[in-house]
Amino acid sequence: MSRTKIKAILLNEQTDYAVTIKGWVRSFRNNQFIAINDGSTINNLQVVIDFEHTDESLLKQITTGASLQVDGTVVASLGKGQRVEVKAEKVTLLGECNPEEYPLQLKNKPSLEYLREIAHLRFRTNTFSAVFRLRHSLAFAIHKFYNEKGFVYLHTPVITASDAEGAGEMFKVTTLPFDNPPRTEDGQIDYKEDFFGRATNLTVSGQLEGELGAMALGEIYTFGPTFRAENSNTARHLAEFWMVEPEVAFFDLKDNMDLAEEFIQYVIRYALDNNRDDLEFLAQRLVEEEKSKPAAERSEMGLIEKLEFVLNNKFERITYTEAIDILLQSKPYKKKQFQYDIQWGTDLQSEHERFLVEKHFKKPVIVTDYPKDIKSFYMRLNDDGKTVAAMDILAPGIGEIVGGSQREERMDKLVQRMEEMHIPQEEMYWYLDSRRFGSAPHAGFGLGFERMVLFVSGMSNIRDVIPFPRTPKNADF
RNA sequence: UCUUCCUUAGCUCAGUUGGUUAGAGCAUCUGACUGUUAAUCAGAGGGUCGCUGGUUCAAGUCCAGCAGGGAGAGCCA
Repeated sequence: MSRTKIKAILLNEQTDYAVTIKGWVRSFRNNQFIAINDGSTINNLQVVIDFEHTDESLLKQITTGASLQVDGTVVASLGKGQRVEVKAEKVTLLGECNPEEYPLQLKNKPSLEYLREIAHLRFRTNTFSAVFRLRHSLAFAIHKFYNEKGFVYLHTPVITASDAEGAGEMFKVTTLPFDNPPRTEDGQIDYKEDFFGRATNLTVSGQLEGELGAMALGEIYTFGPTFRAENSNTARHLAEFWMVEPEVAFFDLKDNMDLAEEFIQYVIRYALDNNRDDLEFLAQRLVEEEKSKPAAERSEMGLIEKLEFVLNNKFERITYTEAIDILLQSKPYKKKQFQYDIQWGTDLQSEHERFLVEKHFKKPVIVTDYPKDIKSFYMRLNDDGKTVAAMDILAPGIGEIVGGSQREERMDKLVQRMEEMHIPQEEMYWYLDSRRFGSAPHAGFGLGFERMVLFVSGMSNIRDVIPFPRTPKNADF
């Protein structure tokens, strides 16, 4: 008989039918009740065995973590706590799990930090199985959203020779020997001898290539791994992360904001509609976690309430200049509670963003039109000559979740900015060609996928929403 | 990279002003029980107190350095 998934059994209204299930033991109680989980849902299925007619050596091997096949009948449960259970006719051990050596004893309430050290096994916990089912749904919803809108999913390169965006330190890609690389006459490493005949790196963004696609396909998005070699040790940075980057021809900044807002709301709606059990579990986990925090730091809303609030309220939209004004008139500023000064022309600090998002507006905030000197060369210069058509979306508890802009489509203005910011134009001829030949207004943004998963899952460390996190001094598994 | 806190049993944590043989809960093992829900009950084993050095009659406890981790910051998504 083919395998039936536990999710299907729990959803099925009927009883008294034969099934074969396969899964892993979560708990074995009273020598006769096996809580078994197969990953199809966060909920376990109770299997009841007749221990008096079961081989004693098999009983001893039904331990937490062991893998089993159970052939039996789905019946209405005789006990309380579950609607149905499986009365086992035959239990087959597929893989034993020695309890003296198994590092994941669930009854020990292992900490997230400990589970991170055994990341190869942490999928077997409720928390991480919920997070990764949710992560899948969010990824799927992203493709669904853009597909429904007619966007083309464009695969931009992972290996790139360009570091022109200046988005951060890059990982070098080379096949040259470290101990004795070929040298040029003046002693520099001779990258002409390297695999690609030039210095190459892992990508920090697919945006520039994405723009080229948008200038013919109209609307594209990328969704792929991105690498930053920054020595960032925070709960919201990874050296390897996934980024979603839509790029749309003929869009201006407002169109861009509308797209980003609709996109985020769509994806959250999809998760609420399709991952209810997982979200309810994660919401409960968050409640437990917050009990250990001082009352002042606890969030006012539960996880699901927070997500529904984001769906039911428009994001606040303010310009950078308005943000500065709000901050200058804020209580913490007047009471000198901010560590950093507030001044038009400098970037908003974390404490300022948090005030705007978590205290002042209490919802996601889109900040637009930043001073040109604190933003990238490709952002479109506004008519005031001082600001650019940039937009950042700030989410409560996460900070910047989206960064984007309308791109500078005017050749002369773009070249001028590149000169001011010392961007080498010869290497970027292909990018400039998009402005030289049939240039068009366009806009796009980048969304940090793991930050999105953080926001929706209510987890607090980005290392807990990616299967195998890569961070400074950590590339295990 | 900076600031700050932490590191004691497999896990989560106590350990007083430095003072006999370093404790608890859970897990594990042995046994009992058998409609349990993190099953329960009884018993047992389990420690180089992160590492290195120093102060002291005496260091888990005090000091220094190093390593790892958490929180916050910078950089950003």
